[in-house]
Amino acid sequence: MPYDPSAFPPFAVTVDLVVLTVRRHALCALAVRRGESPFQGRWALPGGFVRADEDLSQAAARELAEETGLRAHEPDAPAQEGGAHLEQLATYGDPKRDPRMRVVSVAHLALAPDLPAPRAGGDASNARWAPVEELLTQGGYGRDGESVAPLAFDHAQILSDGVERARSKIEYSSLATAFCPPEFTVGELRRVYEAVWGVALDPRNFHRKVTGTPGFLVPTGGTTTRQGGRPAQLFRAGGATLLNPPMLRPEV
Amino acid sequence: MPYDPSAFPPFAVTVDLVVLTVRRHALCALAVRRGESPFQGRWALPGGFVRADEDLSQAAARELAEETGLRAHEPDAPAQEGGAHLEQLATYGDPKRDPRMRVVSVAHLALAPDLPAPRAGGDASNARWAPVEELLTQGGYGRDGESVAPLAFDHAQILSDGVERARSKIEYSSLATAFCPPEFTVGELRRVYEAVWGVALDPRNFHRKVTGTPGFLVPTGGTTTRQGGRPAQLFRAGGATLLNPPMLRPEV
DNA sequence: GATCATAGTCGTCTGCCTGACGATAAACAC
DNA sequence: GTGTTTATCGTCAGGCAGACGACTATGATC
Repeated sequence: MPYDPSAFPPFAVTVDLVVLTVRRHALCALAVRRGESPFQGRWALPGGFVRADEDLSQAAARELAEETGLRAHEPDAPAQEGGAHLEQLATYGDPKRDPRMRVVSVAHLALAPDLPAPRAGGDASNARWAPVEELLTQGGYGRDGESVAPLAFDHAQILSDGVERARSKIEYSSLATAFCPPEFTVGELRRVYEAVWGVALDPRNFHRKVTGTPGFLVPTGGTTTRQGGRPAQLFRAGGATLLNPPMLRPEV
Repeated sequence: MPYDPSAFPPFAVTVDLVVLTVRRHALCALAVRRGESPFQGRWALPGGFVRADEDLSQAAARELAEETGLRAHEPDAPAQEGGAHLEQLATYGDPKRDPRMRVVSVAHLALAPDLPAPRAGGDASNARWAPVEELLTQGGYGRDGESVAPLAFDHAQILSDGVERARSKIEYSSLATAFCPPEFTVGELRRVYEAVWGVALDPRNFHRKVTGTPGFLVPTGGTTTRQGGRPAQLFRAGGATLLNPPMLRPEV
């Protein structure tokens, strides 16, 4: 393999982002509307070129900040206030994935708490949170009657991979707290699991599991009734990032 | 994000391979000696440029075949005869990871049964199977007195990530069978786990676990005494790719 | 203010799985 | 044959998860 600088084909390298959040009890992803050809007018994942002096994770963090205003955390740290979890997902490099030129995209996965509103360079109409189920359903119409064409490029595949990563990773890590505000209740955390997995969990067994795992949750002392009902204890994410034994995803 | 073809910096894209196998009860990786600067004479992971018309997985499979003669399997299929498991690992793109130019490397992980001998374009002296522990130990000397400089580039990091992926993935998948020949005994499979994890497992509990998991192992009817002792049943890998509940890695 | 609906929290019980480990079986080396 | 090695079956206790009962503390409704 001679390393002749004139002997390698040039590639464009981009980062694409799967930004997930939980809104109204549904797992949602950030989508932006393409302003130009190809796939003009279609929804796509946010992303952009990696700059010449930039690491891949830096580029992903920059794109995330541009699209959402969120700051990214280190991959292994538990979610802290106001930031999002960010990790590399996978790389997509089919020669035909972009009809114009050879583009290799390093997809990243970001998990964020529910945010007020998306922003795409200040233009709100070109960015939205959409339920992943809707984005992954080819054709048809969304809740608000908007036509739902398949995502541009291979972004449906990327989104699907990102969702699957999130679904499996909350089993054995404390990553689900990345979807929660800095302080949250056990019930709110349970609703995150329910939204991401699309199943109903037993509140009593879930409570026993998460409060019984050392280092997972630390009580802040406060309580809240923002979900109605009896006041619930508030917790922050503890230092533990790995859940052992894992939280079991119910069978289908 | 305007897609102006003149507005993106050009990258070189390579694939690097973490090829793992189990030899003499130790987890080993394939290393090749670099013939040119930088890092001339140092050991590195096999790899090479992605060609202009080639998918990433195709490039990885091609490099794997060139270095080992192994054919790659589909990522989700269980290991069949004579081939290796191949999956994408992660992508490394630090601007300074190659001192000459901007190179983004899409690392892949390959798991192979024990092979007769490595071949690097027919030149055996420039390729070897080395225990991963040895390759990841900076400085010092290997078993045969050979000096062990750290791997070239960021390949120590890549190898470390690949080993960790393999260690965790055999917990919840049938991937360990990729290290075995087409037909193998329970004891041989157990020795794979022991080598990859670096721990001793109870033969009786291991036997109960793997034979009790439906679809994991299917008996071929034959037996062998190639490990000495009482004849052992021969198995092939069953259709199940996921182990549920997982095989638990003992605490340290 | 009594009643109801909603959530949260604590327990109990049963079954499954794992780790620890005893016992037996079937080959080979001497 | 005796000893060694490896394979395989069984037993038992502890831990954890699923199913579910019971009680608590709020706000909403009449």
